[in-house]
Amino acid sequence: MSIDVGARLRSVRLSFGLSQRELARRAGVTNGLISLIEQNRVSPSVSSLKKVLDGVPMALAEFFTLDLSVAPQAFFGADELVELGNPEVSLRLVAAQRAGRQLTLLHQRIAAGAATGEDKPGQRGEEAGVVIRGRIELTVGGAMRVLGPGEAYYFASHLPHRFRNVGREACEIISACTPPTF
Amino acid sequence: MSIDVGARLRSVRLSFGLSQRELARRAGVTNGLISLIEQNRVSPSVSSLKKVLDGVPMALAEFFTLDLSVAPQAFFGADELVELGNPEVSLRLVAAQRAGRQLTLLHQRIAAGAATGEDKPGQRGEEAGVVIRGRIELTVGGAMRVLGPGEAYYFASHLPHRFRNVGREACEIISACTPPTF
DNA sequence: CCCTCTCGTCTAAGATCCTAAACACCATGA
DNA sequence: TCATGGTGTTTAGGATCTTAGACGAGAGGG
Repeated sequence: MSIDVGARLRSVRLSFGLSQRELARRAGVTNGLISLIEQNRVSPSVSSLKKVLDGVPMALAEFFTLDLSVAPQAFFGADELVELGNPEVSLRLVAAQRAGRQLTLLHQRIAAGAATGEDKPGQRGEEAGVVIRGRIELTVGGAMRVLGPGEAYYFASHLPHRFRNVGREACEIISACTPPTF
Repeated sequence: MSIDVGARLRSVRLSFGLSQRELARRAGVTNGLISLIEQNRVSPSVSSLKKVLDGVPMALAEFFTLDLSVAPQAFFGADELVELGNPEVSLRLVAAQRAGRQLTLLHQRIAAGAATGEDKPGQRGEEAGVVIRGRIELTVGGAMRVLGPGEAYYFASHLPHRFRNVGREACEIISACTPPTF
């Protein structure tokens, strides 16, 4: 075939965050058919492929136009994040190689006692994050607070800000900023 | 279905001037299948539709992108040609409204005694035509000749040229030029 | 007239698609 | 530990696609 309808369909389905059963329900077909198509075990009829794509929804022309080689990667394993920081303050970037990225998502790990330096000012974007492990002392403008797991922050990047791990264990944070600075 | 694969395929096949059997031979399928698909009696599998389109050839994406509602009109009644000239020198254009047209086909009618003015120079295309009725005196560069029914001409548009009807009846010519100037 | 060629259509039989249901696996939670 | 609910996969059988071949219609040519 060389078209690889299966890979295309799987790619489309995952990019919409659907399970085989959920897509099948929306499309009015069975989950087994989705599975068989994605494995290229069958070549679907145009009518059933159309039914499936209607569940997304996506037009047939768009489906066949998809360029899988440059299809945006939707999922990243832990080891696929790109390390930008140092052993003390680790910054691991999601979708680093993606062109035209609109935001930056980081998995940060700040060792006990470590701190980030004052960021250069002049950035106009915004920054936000959620602490997932440990505790972090965050200073934004004149305010300071210690955040623990489940707590979060959100501020304009131009404000002076500083992270400092005052606890005894490493602190992990998932943070996002826009526009992308990396 | 609302996609009408059958009409699309028939349209594509005819636009390539192929019979069902000829297309089937090129595609490696049977003529019966082409017939059934074109009648929408079956919805072909993607793999067999791809085989069929490979015989044209045309990509699946292009096939589904075809907009039948604006499908290029293939036939034009005499009253569907668009009049561009004047009563003395009538220029009736074929497929006037077609976007992206690559050439211009005209049905010209030049009244007895009438003549076309010297065309503006600087055109790089070519021009050709066949006289179907009456007689026309055509001057191209330094050469001149009178053409009657069945006779034809072909010259580069940048050469100075002039048509003059020296007979007593109107002269009709079918002419083409490229690139389109109208 | 027949003969031959090509056209698109139709039909029975074989190949493939599609469904319904079961399966194995992995989480989460009682 | 067992139950529950999620995932993707597999399989038998019915539905559909596809083929091979026959059919009828129309267009020349002898």
